[in-house]
Amino acid sequence: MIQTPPPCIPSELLESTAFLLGRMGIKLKKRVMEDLEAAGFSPWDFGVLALVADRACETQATIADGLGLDRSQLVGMLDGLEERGLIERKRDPRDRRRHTVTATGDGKRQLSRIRTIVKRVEDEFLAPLDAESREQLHALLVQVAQYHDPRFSPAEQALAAAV
Amino acid sequence: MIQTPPPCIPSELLESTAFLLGRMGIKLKKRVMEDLEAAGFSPWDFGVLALVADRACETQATIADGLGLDRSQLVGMLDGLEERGLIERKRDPRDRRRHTVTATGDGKRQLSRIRTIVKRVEDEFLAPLDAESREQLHALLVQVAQYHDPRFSPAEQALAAAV
DNA sequence: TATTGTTATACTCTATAACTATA
DNA sequence: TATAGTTATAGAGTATAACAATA
Repeated sequence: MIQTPPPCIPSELLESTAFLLGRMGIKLKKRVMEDLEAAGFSPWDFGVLALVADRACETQATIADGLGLDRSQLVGMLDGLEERGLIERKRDPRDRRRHTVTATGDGKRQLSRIRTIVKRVEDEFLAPLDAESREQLHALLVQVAQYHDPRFSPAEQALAAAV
Repeated sequence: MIQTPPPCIPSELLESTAFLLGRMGIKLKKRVMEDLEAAGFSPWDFGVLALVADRACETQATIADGLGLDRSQLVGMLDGLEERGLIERKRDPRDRRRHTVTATGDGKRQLSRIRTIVKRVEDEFLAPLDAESREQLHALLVQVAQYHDPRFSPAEQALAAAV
């Protein structure tokens, strides 16, 4: 057997924050999704349930826009959540084109299960960082997120700005 | 027209480092890929060229393992790079099953073009962070990456460990 | 028999456009 | 005419298994 160098990442990529951020983000998302799917959830259940449980009177358009996915994509996800009894779709009587989406009691319960799973995966993933480092990381990510996307600004702020 | 709340992300997701890291990582990767494709490169060209230019005598297996992709996936990418004259495949005379992959002169030149593009996108993406914050972010990501994956440890370390 | 590179296949995710019913 | 939701379709990306050449 002929020796080859051990597989490793070129130093150039290690020095690229872009490369690392992309890699780690995708890896973490993959882990979260694996654990959620193992528990019977689909990838977007967290986002949709969190959004619907958080705010009353969502329409499918605002949910899709809020999460940054296509309206046509959302349909299938809501179908799944509705079949499992986690959300309800009702026609908006004021505008019969619209569907008002709300979380059921069981939907809220399952959301809290999802929360636990995501938190656990996050803890495992960020294991090498102490509490202070984690807060640092979180704060940096929030800064970047808010810079690029107004949706990442807290709701109160957005509402205040709208007034 | 009936008012609906402005689209925004539920506070629960904003507070989740996992959610933010996943989102930002994917968004950044998407931007890098868009700019690379606009310049005529395919998504994995950066990783492959950086790996091949960095180290001599790579085989397809070590490239795939190093970048964490499947060997069958790598074939098409190398085909593309070879057609464009950026890499060369040669049979390893010591083990004729193996292909030794090297970067051509033009491959190295194009790699430096890619570097510039990635750096520019990264700068734009991390615009809200000052130099110190960027270093912090980078250091935190390195810590996490190395914790999960030995490939992210610098080559010298890996070689030293192998001795 | 095991390994390297290759090909073929299928499956998921996503992006796009068309369709309906309401406005 | 424009909008909300839906459906259908096509494409990229990825994962898996089978294959030929070589060890």
